[in-house]
Amino acid sequence: MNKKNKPLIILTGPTAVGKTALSLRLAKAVNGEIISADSMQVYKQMDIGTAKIMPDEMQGVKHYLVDEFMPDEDFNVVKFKELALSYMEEIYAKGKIPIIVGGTGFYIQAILNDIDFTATEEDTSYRESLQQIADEKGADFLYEQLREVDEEATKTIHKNNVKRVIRALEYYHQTGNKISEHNEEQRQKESPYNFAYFVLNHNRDILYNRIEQRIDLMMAQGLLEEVTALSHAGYSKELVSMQGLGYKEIIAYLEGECTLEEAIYILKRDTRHFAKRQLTWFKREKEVIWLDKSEFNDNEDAILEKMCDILREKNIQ
RNA sequence: GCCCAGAUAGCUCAGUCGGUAGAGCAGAGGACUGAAAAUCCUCGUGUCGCUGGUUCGAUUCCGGCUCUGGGCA
Repeated sequence: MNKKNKPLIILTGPTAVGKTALSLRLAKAVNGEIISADSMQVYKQMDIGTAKIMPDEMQGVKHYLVDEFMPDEDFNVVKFKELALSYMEEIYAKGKIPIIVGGTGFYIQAILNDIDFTATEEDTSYRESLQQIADEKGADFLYEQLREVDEEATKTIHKNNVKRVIRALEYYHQTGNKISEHNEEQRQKESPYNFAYFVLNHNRDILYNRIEQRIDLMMAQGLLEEVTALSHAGYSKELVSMQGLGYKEIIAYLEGECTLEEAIYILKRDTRHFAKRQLTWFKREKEVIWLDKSEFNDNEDAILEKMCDILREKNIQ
């Protein structure tokens, strides 16, 4: 089936900007269903720290990829893409429009540009052996190994970015091809969808305020208890899920590495940094439609109206 | 009231044996194609509290003042 004319709506933006509230209204307005593009809300038992939407808040709008995995299960872009695509098929089959909502830019990109992740088994032992080399002989040593097999990659990956260096080496190890060439190919891709990519934003200082308020609210709602329970359930800090904002900081406190006050300070700071990184990502994406809440005087009705106008223009609705 | 210690970047502080100054944090910008809420890179001029003095030259030395800690009454 040709995807060319398949409609796809994306609603993203930095953390705490208000994506969830707007997404419900949008879904009802266009008869859509929501696929979450959020690397942390997929995990069960992590509700408060991820600001997850709960079933009683969904107002009858169907949500996918929220609350689907246990905190010790592996989840990553590849799984995200696979599952999201199949959920999209379900939604199209109902004659509805899929709306991708969430702040994980990488996940959105994987769907939007149909990024190819060559199906190879995840070889954690190879990764670990490379990590060990980095630990023992230094990042420079590993970097030189990459230079030998893929010099081009060395120009875009910084030597200190060990995770990237490892993935590049792993890619070569598994496929015999250069990741630099693969990435270049993927970069040329055009989206197969008839899409609208909305990025909700707000003034920086207001956004930062909202972040701090949200974290205070999380604490009031019992984030400490949530993380304590996860910790007692045996979910350790090495898990990808436990490296989420709100989890790693509270775990540090629980392990006596800092006071609760310091943990909250660090959490707020790191969440601000995260929001900034998200914005950097969206700025680089092409064909993005920015919706600055301050330009609409925070009026959601007006924002929604604007979005619907754009969707009609693009023949998506 | 007296004694002591401070006063330097938004914050915490270093430093200049006298030639107008630099770290961490905050903040800003960027990268990212199988960990992405992860990971990584780049960016530091500010009446050196105010005011006199010494000096070719003071943020640095000396005096006074103001303020902030702490102590003694």
